[in-house]
Amino acid sequence: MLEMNYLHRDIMPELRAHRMERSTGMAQAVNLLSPEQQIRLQSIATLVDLRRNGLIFGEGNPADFLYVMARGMARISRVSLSGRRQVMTFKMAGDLLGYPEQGIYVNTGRAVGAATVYRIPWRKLSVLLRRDPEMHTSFLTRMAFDVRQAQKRIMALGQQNVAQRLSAFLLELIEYPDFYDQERRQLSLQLTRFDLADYLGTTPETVVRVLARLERDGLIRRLTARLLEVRSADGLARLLGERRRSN
Amino acid sequence: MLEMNYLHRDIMPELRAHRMERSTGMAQAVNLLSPEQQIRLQSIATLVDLRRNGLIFGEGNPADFLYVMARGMARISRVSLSGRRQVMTFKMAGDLLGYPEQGIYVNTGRAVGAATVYRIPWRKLSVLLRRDPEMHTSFLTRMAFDVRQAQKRIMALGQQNVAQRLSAFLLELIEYPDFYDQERRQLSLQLTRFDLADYLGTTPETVVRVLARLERDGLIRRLTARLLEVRSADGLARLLGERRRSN
DNA sequence: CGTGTATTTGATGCATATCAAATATTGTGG
DNA sequence: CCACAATATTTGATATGCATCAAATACACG
Repeated sequence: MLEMNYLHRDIMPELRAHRMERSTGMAQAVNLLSPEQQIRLQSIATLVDLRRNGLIFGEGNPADFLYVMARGMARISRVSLSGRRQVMTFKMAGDLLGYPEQGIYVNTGRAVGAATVYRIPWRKLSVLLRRDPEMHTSFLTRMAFDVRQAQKRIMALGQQNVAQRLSAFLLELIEYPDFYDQERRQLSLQLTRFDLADYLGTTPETVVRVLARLERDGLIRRLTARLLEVRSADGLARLLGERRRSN
Repeated sequence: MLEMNYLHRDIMPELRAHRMERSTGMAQAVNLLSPEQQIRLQSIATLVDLRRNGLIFGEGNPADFLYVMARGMARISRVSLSGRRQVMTFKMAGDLLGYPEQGIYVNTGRAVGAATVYRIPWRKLSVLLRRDPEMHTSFLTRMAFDVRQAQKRIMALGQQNVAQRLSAFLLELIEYPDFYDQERRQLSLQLTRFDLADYLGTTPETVVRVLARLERDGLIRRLTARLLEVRSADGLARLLGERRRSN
């Protein structure tokens, strides 16, 4: 029970039930560019193939290119003051990556497994944008989408325990047919435990232990370290409504 | 020591020293609109005065207006599945607030203390944007700024302990002359312990205990609950480089 | 000036970071 | 393609940080 605290916290108890978010959202990363726009973008782009862990762009380097994910998955990360890596997000096919801050990349982008990206020179892109207000708007929409994505991460990191964050992430991943075989209910994780830990704001050991717990509870099964069987998506979803701590 | 883990984590040891971020950034929320643009915005805006805790816009309601902070501070928050409030960010003079998602506000905005906002009808705004590509670009830039802001929160919530997060926040706040008297080194917090807790992803009790610890260590002094003396900004900054746990 | 609210302090136990070490897996050079 | 070295994953032990429950005190506002 949350007693009287809602007064200070913008929570109207009668409304709380309606606040259920319908989806975890990553899969909504619909491609916001029209086919025609995509073709125009591709006409000024270079295709780049990447191996596992291949560098797409590096924190601190001049941001001469914008990238569009063509195939595979990319990891966007940043290193903190204390020297630890935080994974901001993972980018999938259709996503934009490599936003500059004052001409410099603020994050590092790497391919998680083998991947392909479109590399687009900013010089050419800005010409294109100036001529095409519709594309311009698409980019604004895209940016807005990224803000919402980031806000979801803030919610998760601010309120959920590791099991909840991991469950939510698994639920997002199974929306991608590229990684999830709906038939066999098998989720192919390209990610290492380190990737997961750095994304979820925890340690690899804790990720392992949480996976072990989810397996004990019959929600998943670890076929190999990088291949999971999702036995109960509902069970994973149920976790999300629970409180951070049992007590 | 971080031993060999950097291989998996995009950390080049020789580079780590250069990765020091120079600032916590909130103060960089420069007004990205030119004076002329501001005037044009104001011509279609209504001034709205708000009392402490006054509602600016509410999660789930139709997003008919965009707002610009004129005076004071606003709290942008969202309620999670589990019924807890997360404060996404605080908005200061010049900041935009009230982005819609498919025509609906996804967050709640409230005045922290007394405040004033410009209320701008989307209908009029979109006409203006269509006619003014430069303004359009300003909004894109603004959006990009918000993404970076959010990413900083992700870094903080993912890696820092509560003392570090609180210290970082205090360091941001003292960049605002509105709230910080540089002479007397006095920071006037309009925020309650609940606000702080929900922003930092912790509980009011823990906020209190952390403040007590910072005071014991001579970094701050609590003159009243909402008035702090910042005795050593350097000391607060030093905290940020430490590890999450002492061990 | 009193009542509701906010802040503070205390006690307790859970979640998880950290250190250590064993085992499994992967990538690479021959 | 194999063997071996490097790396990743898993498990265990331990202690710290913090959420939670409880209650006392301080504060603010009508």
